[in-house]
Amino acid sequence: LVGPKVTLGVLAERTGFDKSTISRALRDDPTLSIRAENLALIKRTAEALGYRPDPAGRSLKASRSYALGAVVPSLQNQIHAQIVEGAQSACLAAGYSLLVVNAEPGRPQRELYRQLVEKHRVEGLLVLTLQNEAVELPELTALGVPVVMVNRRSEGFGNFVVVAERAGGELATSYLIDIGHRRIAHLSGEIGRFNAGERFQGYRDALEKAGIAYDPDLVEPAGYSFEQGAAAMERLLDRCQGGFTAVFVVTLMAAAGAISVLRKRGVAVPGDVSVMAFHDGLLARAISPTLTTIAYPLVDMGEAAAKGMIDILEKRRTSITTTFADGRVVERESTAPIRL
Amino acid sequence: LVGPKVTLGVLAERTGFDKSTISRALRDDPTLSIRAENLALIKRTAEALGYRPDPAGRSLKASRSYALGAVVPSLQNQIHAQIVEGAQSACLAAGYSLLVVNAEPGRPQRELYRQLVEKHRVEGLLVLTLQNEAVELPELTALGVPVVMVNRRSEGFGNFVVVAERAGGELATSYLIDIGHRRIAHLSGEIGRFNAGERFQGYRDALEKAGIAYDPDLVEPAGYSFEQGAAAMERLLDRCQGGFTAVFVVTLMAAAGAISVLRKRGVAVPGDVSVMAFHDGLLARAISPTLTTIAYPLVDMGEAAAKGMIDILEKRRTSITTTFADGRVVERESTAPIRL
DNA sequence: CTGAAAGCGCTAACAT
DNA sequence: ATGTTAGCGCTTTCAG
Repeated sequence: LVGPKVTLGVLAERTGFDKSTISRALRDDPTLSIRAENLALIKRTAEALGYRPDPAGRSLKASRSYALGAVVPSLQNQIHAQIVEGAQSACLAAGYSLLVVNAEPGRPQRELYRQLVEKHRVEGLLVLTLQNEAVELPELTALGVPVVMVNRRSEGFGNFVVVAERAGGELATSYLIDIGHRRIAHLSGEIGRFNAGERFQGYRDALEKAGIAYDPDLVEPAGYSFEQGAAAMERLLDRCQGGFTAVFVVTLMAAAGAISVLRKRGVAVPGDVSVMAFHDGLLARAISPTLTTIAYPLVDMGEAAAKGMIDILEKRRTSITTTFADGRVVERESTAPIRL
Repeated sequence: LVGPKVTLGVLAERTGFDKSTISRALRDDPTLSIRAENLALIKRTAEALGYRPDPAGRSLKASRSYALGAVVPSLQNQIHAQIVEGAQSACLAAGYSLLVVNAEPGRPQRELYRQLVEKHRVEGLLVLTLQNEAVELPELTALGVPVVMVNRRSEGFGNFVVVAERAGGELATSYLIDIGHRRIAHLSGEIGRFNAGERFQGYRDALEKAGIAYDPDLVEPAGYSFEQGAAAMERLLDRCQGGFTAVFVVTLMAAAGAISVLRKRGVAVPGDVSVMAFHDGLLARAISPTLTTIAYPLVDMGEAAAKGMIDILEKRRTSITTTFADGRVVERESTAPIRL
């Protein structure tokens, strides 16, 4: 826009130093010892001319792309949207870019990942999907780049960033217990899946600590989606309407589905049944009654995952196993103390 | 993983041709005339060795980054999530990458865009935010890269991909009229904004065509968010409860807010008031009653925007002014024929 | 019909 | 305390 491109070469002309000197000076390369005044001069003129290192040059030299890939099931899920948001900003801040691919479950995903790695040369994969999906972990790791699972864990796989799922499940259930509930149902995901299984365990932990007997009849396998939450609530009501005063639902979306069924069937929320969901998003405030949820810092989680991956790529660490423990209850309208 | 990197150099060794010949052969460069058999040989061995051109080399040579930037107000908004989804996949398919930055309104955005352009070297900006936000158009265009507005228009700005907002507003309102409504309210956005203004005009168009007098009392300025939709509905009810049997709300989120207030105030939806929203997303099925909406192909819109930008960068066109006209009503539970 | 050479902007090893 | 050189992988004149 203003003139010719500002490269190390033009800085060299202007200052009289060599390209390589400039390069090392601007990066504070310790292998360079330079007079403070000259260092200052170089930095000053770089600043003045608006020098920006060209990522292409650096990439070529280093044989690196400085790009990460993220594999996400629909961005329309606000939980994932928050995680991606965090990952994006961490990447940009670190001078990386993030390529996001949507992997609708059931679709052929193999090719997407191969493209990401082989064509776009991403150096690492952030995986927010997987397990019982259309790609398996071995296939992914076979692509030859580090993989970090986000909001997921897999048997024997060493890189992950997750929240304290089990503690969160316990927190949710304990909250319901604390406000007087005793007959607490749980709409779960597939128990074999990490998130679902842990949340379910937390539910049981809380019951046990409170001395409440676990009743399998009150647990209904649902799933993570709106429709699955709705269908599961139908089944639960058919089986034991009136048998519970509160329900802990495995996801925000499923909770929305459950609430829609409760209302349809004339069950007041929270009058007859309190509803608690895991994870927080805009959706929680967009349904009525607004949803009480367990909130974890999802944006931070995305950031941590991206930073961790970058640390791995830059050899500052060899693995990442971060668990966010700071879940908290966000009280909204869908829960209330039990009626006496 | 398997061996040394497959570059043009190794293909040259293997085939006996020169790097440059290989390069041209693989790109079907018309300046190369080569025997069909040799061409085939080259392509075959490239395939066999799994050759992938390294984007870094190409970038450096061409002084191009093959990266686009997108400026988005929160990905948690499903409307934007869909658009970004489409843009992402179009970019990947074309060998570009897409860097997404979140621009929460009111935050200092200048620096984000500068970073995108100067540090990450994006070659074009897809803008989904703007106007009355923390950055103005002239500032953006001053960055020296092409800008395409998506789901927005700005006075006198030539690049945009939008939907037929006005026709959509008319469609929404006509639908309500067709099922018998006469007193139809409208929760609008700020009329000065493109989307809001057009949708409002569409509302008036439909009334006029049906011979229904426009009543300013039935139009309440809201905004695009849940909270603004809720607040506006409060005001509308305070002013003229019972004075309308249907309402067309400017966004999905605002409609969710409006519905929450209607229910809170004991107004049945759709029994007493039918609710129609503009744009469709998962949220429409996650609230109860499920929302009738005007659906436009938002993912396609994102794709079109990215493709258009790429066409501009590659000189296949000089501007893009695409309007998606194919809106349709998605009937759900929030609307019903007027009661007799 | 094909090859040789140069250069994009950057960094690293090796000289002074 | 600084300069020289070479090369990352690709494309593009310009020569044969």
